[in-house]
Amino acid sequence: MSPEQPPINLRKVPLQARAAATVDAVLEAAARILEEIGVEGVNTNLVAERAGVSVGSLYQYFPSKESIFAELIRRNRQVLITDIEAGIAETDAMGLEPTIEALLKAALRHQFDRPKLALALEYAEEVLPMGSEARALNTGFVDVVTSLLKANDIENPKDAARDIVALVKGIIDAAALEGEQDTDALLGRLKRVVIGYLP
Amino acid sequence: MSPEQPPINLRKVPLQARAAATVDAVLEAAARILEEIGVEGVNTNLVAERAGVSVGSLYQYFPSKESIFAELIRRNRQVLITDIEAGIAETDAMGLEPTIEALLKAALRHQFDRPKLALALEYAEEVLPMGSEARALNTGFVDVVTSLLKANDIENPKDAARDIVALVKGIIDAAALEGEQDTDALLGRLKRVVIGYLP
Amino acid sequence: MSPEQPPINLRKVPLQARAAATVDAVLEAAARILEEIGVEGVNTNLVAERAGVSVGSLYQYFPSKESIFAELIRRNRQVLITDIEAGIAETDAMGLEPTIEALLKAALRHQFDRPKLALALEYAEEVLPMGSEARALNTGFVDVVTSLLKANDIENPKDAARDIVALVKGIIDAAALEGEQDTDALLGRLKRVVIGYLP
Amino acid sequence: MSPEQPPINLRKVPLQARAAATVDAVLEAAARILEEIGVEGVNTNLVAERAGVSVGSLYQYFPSKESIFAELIRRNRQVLITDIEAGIAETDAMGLEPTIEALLKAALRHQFDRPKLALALEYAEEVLPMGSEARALNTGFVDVVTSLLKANDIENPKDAARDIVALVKGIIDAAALEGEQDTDALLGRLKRVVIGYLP
DNA sequence: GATGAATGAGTCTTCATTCAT
DNA sequence: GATGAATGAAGACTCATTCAT
Repeated sequence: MSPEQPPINLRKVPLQARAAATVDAVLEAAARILEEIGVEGVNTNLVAERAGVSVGSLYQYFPSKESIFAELIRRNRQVLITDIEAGIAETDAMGLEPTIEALLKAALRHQFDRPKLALALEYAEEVLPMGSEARALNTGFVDVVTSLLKANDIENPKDAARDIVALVKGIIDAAALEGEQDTDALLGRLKRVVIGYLP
Repeated sequence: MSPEQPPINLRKVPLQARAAATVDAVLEAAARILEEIGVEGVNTNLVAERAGVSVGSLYQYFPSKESIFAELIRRNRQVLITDIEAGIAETDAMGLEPTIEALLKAALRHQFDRPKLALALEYAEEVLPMGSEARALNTGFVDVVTSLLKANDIENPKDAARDIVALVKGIIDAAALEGEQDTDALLGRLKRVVIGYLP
Repeated sequence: MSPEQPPINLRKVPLQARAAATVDAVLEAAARILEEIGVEGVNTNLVAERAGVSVGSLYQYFPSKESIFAELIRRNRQVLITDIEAGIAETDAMGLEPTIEALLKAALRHQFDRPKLALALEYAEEVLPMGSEARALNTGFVDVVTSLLKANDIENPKDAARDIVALVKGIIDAAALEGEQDTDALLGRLKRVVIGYLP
Repeated sequence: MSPEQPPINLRKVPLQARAAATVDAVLEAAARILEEIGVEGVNTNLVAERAGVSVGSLYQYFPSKESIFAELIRRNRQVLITDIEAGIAETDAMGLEPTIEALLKAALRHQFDRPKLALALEYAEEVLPMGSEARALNTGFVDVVTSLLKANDIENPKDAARDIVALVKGIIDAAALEGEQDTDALLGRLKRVVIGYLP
């Protein structure tokens, strides 16, 4: 999952520092608009303006509006995936429960870092007509859990993984939406459901 | 919850049969587009065309594009709520578990009737800036569960209800999205998680 | 000017009492909207609704939206013309000044009766593409003054009449627009200008 | 009155020459349509087409149809105001009559330059719901006359100014509408009325 | 490379008018 | 005759994308 595929959504790999700065500025601007107004509020002109960049420059690096969302989603996911993989590595030999806890912690960190952005990106993923890449990444997350379950001889690991990812996402999203602050309590409840789900 | 509130989203209450037919045609057309293309694909001209109706007629009953979504959500929710209330009534004296099962069955029926529509409407709800009414109904669903839990002396019923609603929604959505067909197995898993969540 | 030409703008001469009532209701509704919202706010559906009549009925008597304005203007003008002619008749033998005073009084009465309506109708006349009839009536007003001036041996009576009508209208409109209440003072000033204009 | 206020009606200040050309083209196109068809005939698509520009470009600089009118009025008024101020300055020490004559000449020049446009803009001003700026300029014109009268110890200068502005406008408009060509004669009559109005 | 002006297809919405009941 | 549902042309405005400078 992690090896360096060239980012196929970017028009060109930003070689120079200035170019990378432009790309970052665009993405950050888009992220902020996503948080403030939502998916409907994102338009390339506004993004460019907020990024302090001309539309022309924006299109130098992003071939389409969708590609901005795609890259945002990709980077966002990458952070989570890396975090999760680190968690799994650390708890490797400690059995299922600690690993699950590490996983849940990573998910919580991720969602509560920029909750509105996380949510908006989820909607973006669903609503926007995006290429196969994004979906691939999405599945990839379930895959991590699947192999974890397999390694622990859980039966029907695929469905179980899908269920678990879905329910964790559901609970965290709902909690974030309502502004829940106590992530420790939330973690406790999540652990209970997930452990309870497994036989 | 169920008595005849006037449909505040409609511009005028359709008096004649022809008018009611127009309203229904518009809603069904919108639903189909939602299923086929998604929220972004819905535009008033297309809806009118598919409904076999002129744009003018559409706007005679729906003051805005959003109001179409709102009414769709309204009706969709009404069906679910009614179904759920019936399930609760039927299992009234039978304890928590049968009631939960009835509830889950209703939710499954609802989601698997027109899965794509159900999902699309959920996104629509989130993305669209809709009035308080829709939200009220939304909360109302959590409320039903909350009082159910309260009646069974579950502690912290509000958070628990929110979690349960969220996780059930999450699992069902994910399953529906991937085309899972075996709703009995799904129901089994759902029962296990929900019962497991409660002490 | 006054003999009973059939009102060529009306689709049919309202023979029955009910028909006349409908016509009146439509005109009054249009007048009120004109006062409240202005020319841009008048639309046939709204007029019909306010008149307590169906659009269909409205079109039974008025072949077009413009015809409503036309009839409104025509009736409004008729009142003024009648009033003016009465004033001229009364002051017939008394010389120019009393006649002018009578004329000015009529104009003031007319404008201050329903000032917003009077103004709105003036704009309507200008802005809307109306037939020759309305213009004819318009000119007719200048004609009355022209013959008055001619009868009093004023030289260049046509230009003078046009100037006088224009300046009186200008002053009264401006005063009405600013909500001037003291019509006596206004009359005094008007008399001074008009008399001053004549040699 | 005259220093460089930023043109608050424009969406953005045209930076490049091309942009300024677009703005001018749009305004000139709107002016011509106003002359040919009138206020009702102005629609953004037509304006853009006649300006040889895309609708998008039009909206790049004008946030709304109304803003086109507003800017047209603005510029039109600016010319008149400047002309009037020059006239007042030139006749400063020469007493009331020459100043009035200068004022009237400016008004005539202004109205007879593009008579239909001048008239159409007046209607536009009345019919359109425009911001305070336009009104301010409008009042400003009466103000110039007011202070002129005050400086010459005319009593009740405010009402007098309003009357004079109104009557001059009325006469000039009517004359222009009927295609009067002899502006010298018109000037003569105007002088007579205005001087006659003052004690 | 960068800029930002320009483009125009695409959307929402209104409203004068017609017509089936 | 009356009703009000239906029509659809027309008009305001947006925004992804291109291209001259």
